[in-house]
Amino acid sequence: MIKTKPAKKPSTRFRRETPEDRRRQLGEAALRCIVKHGNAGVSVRQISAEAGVTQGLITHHFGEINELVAYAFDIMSEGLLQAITAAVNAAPPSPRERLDAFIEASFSPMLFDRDVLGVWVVFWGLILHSPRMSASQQGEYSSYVVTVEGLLRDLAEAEGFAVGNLRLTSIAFTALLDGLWLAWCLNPAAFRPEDGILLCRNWIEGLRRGAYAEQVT
Amino acid sequence: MIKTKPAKKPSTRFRRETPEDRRRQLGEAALRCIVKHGNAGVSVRQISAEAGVTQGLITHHFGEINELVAYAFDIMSEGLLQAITAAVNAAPPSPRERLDAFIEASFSPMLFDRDVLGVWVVFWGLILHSPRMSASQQGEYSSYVVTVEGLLRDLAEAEGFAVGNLRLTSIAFTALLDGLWLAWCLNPAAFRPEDGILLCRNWIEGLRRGAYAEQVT
DNA sequence: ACAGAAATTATACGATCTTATAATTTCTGT
DNA sequence: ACAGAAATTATAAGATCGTATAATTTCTGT
Repeated sequence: MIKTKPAKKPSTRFRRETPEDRRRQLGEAALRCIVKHGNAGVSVRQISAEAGVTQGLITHHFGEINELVAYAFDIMSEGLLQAITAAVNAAPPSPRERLDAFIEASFSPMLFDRDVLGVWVVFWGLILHSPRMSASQQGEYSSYVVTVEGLLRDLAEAEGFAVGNLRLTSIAFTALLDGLWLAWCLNPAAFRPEDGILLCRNWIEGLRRGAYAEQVT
Repeated sequence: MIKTKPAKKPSTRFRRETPEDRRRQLGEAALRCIVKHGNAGVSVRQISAEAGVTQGLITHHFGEINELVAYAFDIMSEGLLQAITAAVNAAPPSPRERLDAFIEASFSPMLFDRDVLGVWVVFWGLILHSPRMSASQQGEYSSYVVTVEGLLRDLAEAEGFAVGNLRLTSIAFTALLDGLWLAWCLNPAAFRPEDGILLCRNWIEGLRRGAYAEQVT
């Protein structure tokens, strides 16, 4: 018998991983499945196939699939916020330039991406019907808004303009970013990412001119 | 034999409806299912049960379920845009008051509602993966932005301030509205609907102060 | 009154889903 | 070297899914 294919026969049938590593592998496989198939990608069979393991492994490490999805959400949130803060910290230390780095990072292909929105839309759908997911979301949103608050506060102090309610104003700026992201992903022909940057700078200009100075609360 | 229950025995086993009526009934049943169960509600069995008919009717009237969902999307979009324009037209004719009516309608319980967002999130997920749904979405978004353009143009003319690119500016205002809607539905404790109205008025104030006057494109 | 068109039901098939259980394999510690 | 703990596979059971097909019912037109 001739070995036509010198196939690399694995000496072992599967590799044993630490729970921590395996959980992360499964979480990332889940994200890839969601990118490819949207809500339909949230499935024990598809995710385990994507990760190259059998279905039982998901049950073993996460109990039920919802826990895996929630874990994937945490991975994703953490990664994005980290990417943004890295971009901000890589910028020159002036408030002006840090905020600008924040805006440009938000519209960079890494974040301003249909696939990324696709994942978030699936998460939003789950958040609206799952207290477990909702709890994670509240935490992530809160820290995101706090980040924006810091950037806007520093700019206001450096340039000497007034902001009535910093928290509400930060929520508005965050909403503008998310809304533009959503609109562009659903209607890529409506405007270009650089137009989005421009519109954010216009918003900041409104802030400079005192449009947000009077806020009773 | 005694009739303990004088049950109303229907003389007919089912009622025959015009295709148009039945399609609408099925579309509205689909929306109720999506409100209740999110993505999981998009199912031939659940929707037909909600509508009180058998599964075959959906196949008969829509062919495949995706067509039903797309139809439900059209119903929903049309209804919301119509509700908003009705509110605008009911307001006094001054540009100031018409725009204000638009904003207040956007934050009224009819639109600023978790259930409504839940339906949209499901649609967004489908839009991102279905050309058929995407086409409907592009049309709806476009007419929505055109509506905003009209309101902002009238205000700019009445008050005499400059807007560099009316279309981009309208996209930004639309994004702000959608972003606040999304943020509040996912984090109802973060702010109140009236705060959202306030933030929109601040945005308009920035517009008045010329923050959007200089837009190269 | 009644024939025929179309709406609706009834039923079935194959695919995919989640989860549970038991058997197997890997790897670590001694 | 080897025993045992834990990771992983293997397998199966029961729901639910979408859609196709044929039979039945309703209602309209003449």
